[in-house]
Amino acid sequence: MQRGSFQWMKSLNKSIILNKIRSEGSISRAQIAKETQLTPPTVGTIVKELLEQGLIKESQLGISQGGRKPTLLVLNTSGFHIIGIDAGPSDVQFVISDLSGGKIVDELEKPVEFGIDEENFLQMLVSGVENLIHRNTSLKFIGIGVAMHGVVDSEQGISVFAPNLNLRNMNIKSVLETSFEMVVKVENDAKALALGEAWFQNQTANTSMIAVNVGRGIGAGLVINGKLYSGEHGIAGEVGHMTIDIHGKTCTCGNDGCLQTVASGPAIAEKAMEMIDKGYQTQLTNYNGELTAEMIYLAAVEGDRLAKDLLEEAGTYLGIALTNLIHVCNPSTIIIGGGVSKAGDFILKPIVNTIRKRAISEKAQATPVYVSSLGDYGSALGAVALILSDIFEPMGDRDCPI
Amino acid sequence: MQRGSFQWMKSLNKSIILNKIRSEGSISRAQIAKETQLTPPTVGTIVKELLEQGLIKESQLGISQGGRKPTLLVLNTSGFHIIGIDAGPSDVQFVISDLSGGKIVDELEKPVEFGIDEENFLQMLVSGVENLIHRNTSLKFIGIGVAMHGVVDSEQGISVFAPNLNLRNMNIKSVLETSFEMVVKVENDAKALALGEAWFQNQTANTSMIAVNVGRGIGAGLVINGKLYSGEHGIAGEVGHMTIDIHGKTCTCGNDGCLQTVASGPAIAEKAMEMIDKGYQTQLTNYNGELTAEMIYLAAVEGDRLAKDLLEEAGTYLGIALTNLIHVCNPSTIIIGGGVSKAGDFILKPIVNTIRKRAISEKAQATPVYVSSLGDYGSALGAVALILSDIFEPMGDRDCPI
DNA sequence: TATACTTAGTAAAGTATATTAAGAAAGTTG
DNA sequence: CAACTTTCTTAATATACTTTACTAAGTATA
Repeated sequence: MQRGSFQWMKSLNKSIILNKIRSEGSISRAQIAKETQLTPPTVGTIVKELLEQGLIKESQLGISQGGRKPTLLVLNTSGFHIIGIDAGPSDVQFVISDLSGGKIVDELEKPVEFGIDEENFLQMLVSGVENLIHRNTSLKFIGIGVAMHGVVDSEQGISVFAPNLNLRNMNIKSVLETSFEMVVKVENDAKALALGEAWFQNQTANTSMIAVNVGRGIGAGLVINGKLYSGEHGIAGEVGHMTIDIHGKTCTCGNDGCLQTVASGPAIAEKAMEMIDKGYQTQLTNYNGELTAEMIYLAAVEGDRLAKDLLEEAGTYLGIALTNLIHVCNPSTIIIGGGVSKAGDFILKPIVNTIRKRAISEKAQATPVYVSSLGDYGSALGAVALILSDIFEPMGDRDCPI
Repeated sequence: MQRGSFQWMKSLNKSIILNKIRSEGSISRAQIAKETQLTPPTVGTIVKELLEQGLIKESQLGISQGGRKPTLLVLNTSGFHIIGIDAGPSDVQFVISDLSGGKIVDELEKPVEFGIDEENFLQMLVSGVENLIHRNTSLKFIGIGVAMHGVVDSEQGISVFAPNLNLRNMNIKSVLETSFEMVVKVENDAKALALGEAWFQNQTANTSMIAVNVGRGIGAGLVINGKLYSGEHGIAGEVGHMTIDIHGKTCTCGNDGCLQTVASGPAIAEKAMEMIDKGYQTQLTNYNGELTAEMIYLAAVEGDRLAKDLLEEAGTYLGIALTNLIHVCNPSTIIIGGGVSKAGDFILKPIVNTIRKRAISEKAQATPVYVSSLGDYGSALGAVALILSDIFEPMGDRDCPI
């Protein structure tokens, strides 16, 4: 365990103050002292250091409470920037975010050629980051966060296995760190999404929430007490393979009745094709080639009965799985992200209704479920949050990247 | 968040040293300094205080490493004692444990009369503790831990609802604290069991493990990074109502296919009666009145085919549910406790086999599953652990109960 | 045995950092 | 404009870790 030392005590207080400024938006030294139990002189000296580091700045004067006007402190959001990478199966999104995460300064998207090998994939990541940096030479960068699909060893920063690309054991952290000499964090995309949601939305740090990424697969990230929870071997959150119907369809993993066999994008599309083959009337009938979940959503918008029913069914299954999650983890909030979440209310309503019906306590039934508000930037901003959460964490014995 | 202060720094280091002594059994000052990164003088002064408080004591000299022999420090296990209460639906167990939790100094069991009301229940708890204290006047007690079945508000120390006794909103903490003037902690029994297992077995504090209590109901306690995790409303761990077969039997909660409908003690007994009614040959046939899971276990020991099959089936269902838990939480260890766990290998083997077969990664498949080694004292010692984990935690601004 | 070397533990001085006390700055209010 | 508030800073103080130096108690070797 981390021992208590002067250094550590100071870094802890520094982080408390920095987080206070971040979560409040703007706040005076005096107010920080009141709310954090720290004394005014302590706050003063630490604030001075943060100003010198350029992490915060003084903004205008606040309104007087009957005496001298307080000098409000705010995050110096444009003082440093972070690169976030969302490495999906078909394309890679690069973004530059400011310190608040609220402003995306620049972005870049690169397609991933099918059949790409490990070396070229890594090279593509490097050149993408190079591009962005060269386009924004005036900015100071403090780190690169990577949200990678598939199995990730986040401690080592290695992409262990990316199933859709069939790539294995890519040491992303090492490659980017040697190329750019800044902090690099790599995490599974669903986990990054979860952290991003916890970080950017739910400002209160001590929350426990779950973000579920519903796309080709179904993965979840657990944020417990404000921190990403990975489990013993880093595989916590594999909800796609949660059994909810032991007599159900066989999954790619070999088991029967995994959530993924009934609620993932491909599963919805497959079910649609089955129904069409059975002769159901629907405007989806004349699909050519592969039918996708997105096409089904579009049909639902246009009022297609089958499409709406299919989404409702998938939502109900998701609701059952989420109720299981609530019973096990009892999170304060659940966020739905990923491709299927674009179906909006078509999928959200049955989810919520199912939870209302099945959860065993009133409070559990009322667990709020939202669609991710970060939209297409969800995982990329989650990657940014990997770096941010590190900066805003007590440094302890680590050396500060700034 | 807890601010960094001198007091806090010291209490943190004190707790680090105390835990080191506990987890190592016996260790010298010099060795503590090496392993904790603290300097020898710091260790020296803090050890002095711990000796004065009576929490630790010097034992014999260790073997020389080429110089002066080290003085070994050990926990002063008999210096203080803790009262643990396991309040089950049919009886209440009171124990006195020493500081190590390894020695039960005295114990007492009281039956719970059916139809007892709130006031009498609380009075019974008080008189039980009084009895134990009066029988052991020479001991110094530092706290009372209560493992209560049913829904518990552990922050307030209130038994919100005890279904089997139909008791509501009993403020156990308040009553015991005013009667005995010591720290009182109240927690759900499955959660207490989990903490006890983590505390007494798996010495390493940073572990994440799950203890599942399989009895009349099925509940679990999650220990994450050495701490009990309760979730947003304190209902985390309600695995009994995890849906694993959406087309299964209807549960008391109103949903279909809860784990509890196939793997709890009553569920196993009910299934046995069904099979008997269908005419299956078994030595269980001539049961009179109520058939219980325990009778089925005894029949299995004697080789009864049906009994063995029923336990195997329940184990398989439990295995599926535990695999779900592994996929979500990825714990380092799973512990099975409660009445059904007494069926030993009859239930453990199918559980382990199912996990081996269904989990999606090799490491997950290898998740160790044990039957609780604390036996009948599981929940009572878990209650003791509620107090112990508090003592061994950094005190921060709290005042030390010693 | 005597000397040199190790390791364990302690005492004294030094240092980092929070806290207390006091003061300066910049307001508001009557 | 005097008196009072509130904000922030400066100077002195207190706490608890660290560094340095030393004592205690052993082992190894000549």
